[in-house]
Amino acid sequence: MPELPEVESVARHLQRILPNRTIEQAIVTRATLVEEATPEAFCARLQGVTFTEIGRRGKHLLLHLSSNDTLITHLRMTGRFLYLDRDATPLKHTHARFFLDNGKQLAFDDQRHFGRMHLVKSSEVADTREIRDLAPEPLGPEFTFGYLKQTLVKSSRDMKELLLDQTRVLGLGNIYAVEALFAARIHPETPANLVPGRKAKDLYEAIQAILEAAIEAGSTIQTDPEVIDGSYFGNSFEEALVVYDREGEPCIRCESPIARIRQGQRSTYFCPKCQKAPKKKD
DNA sequence: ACTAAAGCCTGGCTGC
DNA sequence: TGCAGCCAGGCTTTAG
Repeated sequence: MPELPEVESVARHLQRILPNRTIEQAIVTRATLVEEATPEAFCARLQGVTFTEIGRRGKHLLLHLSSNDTLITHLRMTGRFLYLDRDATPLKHTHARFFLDNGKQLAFDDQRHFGRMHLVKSSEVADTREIRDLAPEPLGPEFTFGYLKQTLVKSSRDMKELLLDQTRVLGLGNIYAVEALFAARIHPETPANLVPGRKAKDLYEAIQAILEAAIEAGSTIQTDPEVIDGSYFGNSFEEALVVYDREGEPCIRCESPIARIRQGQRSTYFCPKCQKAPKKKD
């Protein structure tokens, strides 16, 4: 389930192999992958085009092309790129293949069909629906403590839900949102505008530290060169997570059992002792 | 302008 | 052993 660090890892990997590679032929075998365009029009627009640079905005990959188009790709839950020999057989859930001019193919594989590709003019990327409303990059200069504090003050939503809103705080998914709240000792159901300034500061620092550590881990741990999904190959990434998916296990700080609740339609993990409940509502 | 919730998807797991 | 049903969750859409 790629969050910002995993997408960054994928972007860096693609940046090493794609620039100056030309697409000789593109094939899309699942129409919903490319949304508004027909697969035929989409593939025709990619034919003979060369990759220039690979970027990222939030969890979106930006594959810039010599045609002054940009292929915006979101991996969602299970999307991944595969870098295979030209004649490799497509896997069960491979929905697009780009045959390159070096005897290789870049395949897009997505078990759960949530991933999306959107081909737009590069000059219009910032105005697209998926990019337009995103919050500042969490590791960039615009994501200041002042920005986060103002964002919290303006919302009455539960902290956990606010952290998942990409238009407010960018880059966190369910895993890192839960980890950041644990690090800052904030109960996930605390209304955002009731988080005290000192804890907001802790959260601000935790968000950046967690994302930076995850990106660092992704850049040093060995990956499968054929599978570009941001996950780690031969290593257990889960070991770095201290609360996520650890219901019933002892808190690393106080040894109280980690609790699990539902927020939205997804699981939230936290320590009921370290992360004090907000002043009651209902 | 804001928040809440359903829906999209497949496969792994649980419990009967 | 088989199978129904739950669960995973990023994001869009719809409703309030």
